[in-house]
Amino acid sequence: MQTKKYLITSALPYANGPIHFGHLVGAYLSADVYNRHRRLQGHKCLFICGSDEHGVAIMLNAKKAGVDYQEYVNGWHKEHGEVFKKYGVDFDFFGQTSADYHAEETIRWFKNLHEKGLIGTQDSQQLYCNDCNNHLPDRFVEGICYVCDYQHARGDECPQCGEFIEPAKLKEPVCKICGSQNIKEVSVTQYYLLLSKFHKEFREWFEAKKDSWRKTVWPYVDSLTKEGLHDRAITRDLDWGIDVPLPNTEGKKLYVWFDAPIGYVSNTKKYLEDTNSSEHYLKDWWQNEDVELSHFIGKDNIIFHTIIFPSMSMASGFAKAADNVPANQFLNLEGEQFSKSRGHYVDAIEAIDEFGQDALRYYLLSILPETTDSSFSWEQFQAKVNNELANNIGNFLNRCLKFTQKNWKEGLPAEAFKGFSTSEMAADISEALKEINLHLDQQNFRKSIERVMALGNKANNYFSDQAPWALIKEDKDKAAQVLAYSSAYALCLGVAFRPFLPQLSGKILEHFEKITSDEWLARLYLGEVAVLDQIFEKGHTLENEVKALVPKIQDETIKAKKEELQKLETN
RNA sequence: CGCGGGAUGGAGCAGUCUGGUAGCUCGUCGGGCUCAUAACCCGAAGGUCGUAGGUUCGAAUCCUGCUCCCGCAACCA
Repeated sequence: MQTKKYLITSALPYANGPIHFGHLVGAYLSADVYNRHRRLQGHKCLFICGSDEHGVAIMLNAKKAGVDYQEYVNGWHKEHGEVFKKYGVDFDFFGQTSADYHAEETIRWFKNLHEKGLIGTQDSQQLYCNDCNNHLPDRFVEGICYVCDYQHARGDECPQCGEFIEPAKLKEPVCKICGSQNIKEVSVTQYYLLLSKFHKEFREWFEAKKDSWRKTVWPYVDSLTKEGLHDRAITRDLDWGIDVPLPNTEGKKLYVWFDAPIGYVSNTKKYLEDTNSSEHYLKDWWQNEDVELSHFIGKDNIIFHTIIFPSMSMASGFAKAADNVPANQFLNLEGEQFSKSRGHYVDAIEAIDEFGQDALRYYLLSILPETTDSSFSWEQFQAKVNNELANNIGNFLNRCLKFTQKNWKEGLPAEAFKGFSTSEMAADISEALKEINLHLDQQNFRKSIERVMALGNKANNYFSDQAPWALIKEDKDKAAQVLAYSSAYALCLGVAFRPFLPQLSGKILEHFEKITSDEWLARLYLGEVAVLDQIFEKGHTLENEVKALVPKIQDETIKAKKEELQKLETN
């Protein structure tokens, strides 16, 4: 198999609050599965992420918390890192955009684009609060809508009539930062990314993606960019962020969305340096046309990852533009949007400490909002984990392994495994593994995990049909064969689960650890069932104690979770 | 007429591109089994595919109108 390179990024989490299931499902779990999958196929991968640590929202909350900006973002960076670790999201590198190495890289991009004439200045009127001395971004101003007279129209959009608001025209504007009405309009000069000059090049690249991108992504971006690209302001008057690297720009910082995606690149550089790699972050990765680049994001980030960052990349020549942007839709909680402020959320750390990685990864992956919004529900979580993971997969492994251990303490003889690798059943497993590979290659995660579960179902059926508990009374050799075949099946399941549920997979493969090698497992993953002959050449003995692999979730536990959620909401 | 996505048995989804009398997981009901985590296996009932119309021998699938839900670029994924 030809070895390729894959550069995989997950949206940089904003260092301004807890990570919840919606984030995990949107940009992290699927990326992690894809990364594991490509590595298992033998490819070279880099899985890059980091905290996004600039922007007004962070400044406000840091002030509210009474800590300095750096301390504030460091806190969230640390917590987010822990969440990812617990969920098994295994980045190669998880950096920070407040770090020097990142500022350095961002400045290179800015200067390059500036020299090429793709960054220019433009004057605009902006609101300024005289009391808290802040330039007010649109969303930080509220007032009376000049179209429908709604009292609480935001500076960007009126929630009542849907009109896109020009903030300077709002009647009786109020500063949402300090509540003051002492607001004046000032003229400010900002630097703009002149995307309008880049329309032709952008469309040439974009139109080639029509058939390969998700239908929730391509048509949307198409409708936004058909007519032309909008120039975007990329500087702000703030005291937190990366300084604009030009003379006479005191007090101006680069806009958070300009520097954030560059974080993928700067973090790659930092990672390669830290690991003393001989590879160059641009030549070997970001500029390398043989590298497949995928940005895993939620749908809210589509514009930045499909329009602005690819344009910046192509225009600067520092990076290739994305090959795919498998944006997910949103995940709701019990049918409604997650909202920390309304108490409608679930603490991701508490949840995983209570239910474990396998259960949560399985459920979240199975409801991945690939084509449409989906919803996390505690009852469905319990049902899916118990019925599909515990009763189906977990129980098959348990009954098969326990029965073997009880009746063949000395191990299953080599003869019992004879013929399996050429059996119809093995052909079926091989086909399933190949299909799983294909779905994952195409980043269809739900389909792929469904295929794994179907495989588990078949294993259970085989075991029941053969009824070895009856067979053993009449023909122990025949029963040995059934158990040998079932064991081989169990091993294949362990392999199939590797990218999805690394913990469960590890627990299964542990029972075969003495007779398998990484190379054989890798070949098996690709559907080469012939290696089973080598693996079971000398039969198989279960040495470790067999324990239930997937614990079931009790009704009372779910009831408690639902009550907990309701309590949070009423508070 | 701002834009994109969605609406399929009790629940959650697939099928829509490439039209041919609807599929999966769960739930429900009936039966079987006992190796196993009161797990497993078999069978049945239940939908005409948001709505109104059109094209066609034939539409969930193509076309048109309408309704409802989600999201929409500088806080929240």
